[in-house]
Amino acid sequence: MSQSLAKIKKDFTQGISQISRFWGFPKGMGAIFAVLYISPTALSLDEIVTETGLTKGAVSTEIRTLARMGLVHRSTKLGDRKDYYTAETDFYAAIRSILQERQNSEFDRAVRSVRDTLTAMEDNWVENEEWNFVYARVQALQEFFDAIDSLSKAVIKLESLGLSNVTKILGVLK
Amino acid sequence: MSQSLAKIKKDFTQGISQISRFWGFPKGMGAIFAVLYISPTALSLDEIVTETGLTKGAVSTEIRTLARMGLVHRSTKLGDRKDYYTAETDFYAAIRSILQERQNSEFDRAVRSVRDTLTAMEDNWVENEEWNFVYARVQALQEFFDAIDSLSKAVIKLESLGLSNVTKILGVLK
DNA sequence: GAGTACGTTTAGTAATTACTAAACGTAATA
DNA sequence: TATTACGTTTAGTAATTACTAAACGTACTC
Repeated sequence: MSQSLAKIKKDFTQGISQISRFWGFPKGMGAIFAVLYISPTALSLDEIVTETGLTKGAVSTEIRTLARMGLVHRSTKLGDRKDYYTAETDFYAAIRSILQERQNSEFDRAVRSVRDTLTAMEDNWVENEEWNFVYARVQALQEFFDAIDSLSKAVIKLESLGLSNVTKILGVLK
Repeated sequence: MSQSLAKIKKDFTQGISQISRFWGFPKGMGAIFAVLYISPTALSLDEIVTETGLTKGAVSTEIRTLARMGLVHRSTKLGDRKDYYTAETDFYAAIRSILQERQNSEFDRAVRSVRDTLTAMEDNWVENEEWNFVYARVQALQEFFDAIDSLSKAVIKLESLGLSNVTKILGVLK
């Protein structure tokens, strides 16, 4: 009944693709991860191509971002010039890796622009009601971003704590 | 120097738009929120239109999703048939609201599909190595999703705890 | 050093998403 | 009942993003 295993794999892959899209990633990326995740062996780029139905080019570029996120790992076999890929199975590690990735890049730049707004106002201060109001609001927002920032840094630092433990702890706080 | 306040508002709005896009929301949505956030008074739909440069239609639809997320609030004035909008300033409340929103919808459906994969395998069991392997992997993924689920439920339950406190607590765990 | 087996880049296309313009519905006002 | 002042819906367009097909580069093999 290997036929129905094929169907199960296909359904699973579709499900992960949906989840991928939900989180704002291309669905092809989800498909690639899914295929690797349920494969007992490391797969070559061409094997991924046939499993997902995407082209080499697409797999090549998307798998690079998956690797950068720490969701897949590239390896090689001696005397074989193909690259082989496996899925990361420690999702907690993957989350940390993604957070680290986001630490730099776009988001940081955008957050910095809020801080810039604040210093621009300070450097150019006008004492009136609206000015004060806007300043206070922007400042509150910046504090919120700072909190997010330290939260994600804290999560990054947690080496071995499983997500379920974090859940329990938050549960106790209620 | 009200002219430079206008510039500051514009820069701030642009920054928030970027952040909005980063999180996978339309940048117009970010602009609408930003304009409301730094406005001392509640704004009507048409005022938002002139401030953001979007059309009525766009503001109408996007503000509805902002309201559903709890990021803005709609209000009315007696003897005035306009709707007025204000920004939510308690971001922690907004986060809870967004999590609650996501609890239903797409993501849940996708996660359910993983669970379906598991039961499909159980109902149709074949005893061989690959089958066992795939089952174990899918099961691990499902446990991860369950953990995420209880984490978000736990966060939703925390009524009054500020985000910065959560940060501190996670810091201690290290 | 010609042929082959790869991964990558690029230029173009398909699909999706964000938005506009304008018609529409509704309720208050005259 | 006609007019006005609103918010919503809809049908189409612009912009963005995901992807394909094919050329390309590189390095290994004979």
